[in-house]
Amino acid sequence: MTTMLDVTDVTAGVCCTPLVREPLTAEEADQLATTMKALADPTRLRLLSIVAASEDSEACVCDLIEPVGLSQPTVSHHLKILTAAGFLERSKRGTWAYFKLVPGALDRVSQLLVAS
Amino acid sequence: MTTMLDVTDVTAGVCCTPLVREPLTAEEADQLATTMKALADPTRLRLLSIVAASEDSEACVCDLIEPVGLSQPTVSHHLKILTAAGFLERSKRGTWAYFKLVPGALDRVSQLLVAS
DNA sequence: CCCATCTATCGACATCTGTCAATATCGACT
DNA sequence: AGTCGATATTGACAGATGTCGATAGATGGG
Repeated sequence: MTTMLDVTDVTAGVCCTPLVREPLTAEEADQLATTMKALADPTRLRLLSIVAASEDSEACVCDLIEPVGLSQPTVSHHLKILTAAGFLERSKRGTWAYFKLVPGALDRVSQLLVAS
Repeated sequence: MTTMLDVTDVTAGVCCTPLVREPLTAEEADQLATTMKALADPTRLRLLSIVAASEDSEACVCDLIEPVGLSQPTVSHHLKILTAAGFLERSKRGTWAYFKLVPGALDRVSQLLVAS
């Protein structure tokens, strides 16, 4: 099993047999599972939703710590996982780190799950 | 954190603020994360895809063991998780247990992730 | 009734994961 | 250079997870 951090970016896009079309190979399943794991944590889902609801779909780390109520290192950790998975992109402005939704990343995952 | 088995069925449908519309509450995030966890394992994804690709979207446990290459108890364990999460439904015919896709379950999750 | 077969549960174990405190790093401003 | 504030990394630890072997339960056939 792959560990949480060596994630293949969802935008790589290779992993894209729609789940219900035909049996996934072990490799496709590993890849998709790693992407899904990034979404399978309540804190990360909240972070994503907060970022998404923010001005310009972007938020500073300092604005994310209080809403989720966890320590700064923990928040930083989750943001790293979401970034590695291709759901967020990081940009630094001054001392601050801003995280922004990667357009289409969630939609791409969404499409893999759909039946049609 | 909730454990893997006391899953609120995805068909319960309460948990349904689209992820990017507004910040999820802690409860909504927990619920959605639990659902996503069921999908965040390569074996379970393969099981779903195999069932989906089978005749009538249904397969017997005995037909699932060999394709995924794991022990029978392990396969049984994963099927239980997928069933508890509302993605599969179980029916017993004779000695055999058949698992079938719950129509719309994956689509419902898919919609939660979509941007629009 | 006993047996063979299919499936589920239990117990154990290695590994992964989420969390924090402590610390390092980086950037801006005196 | 020195300091301060924001963020990332490290190390440690409790708890969750995936896996298996052994075993229990159920079902149908002699």
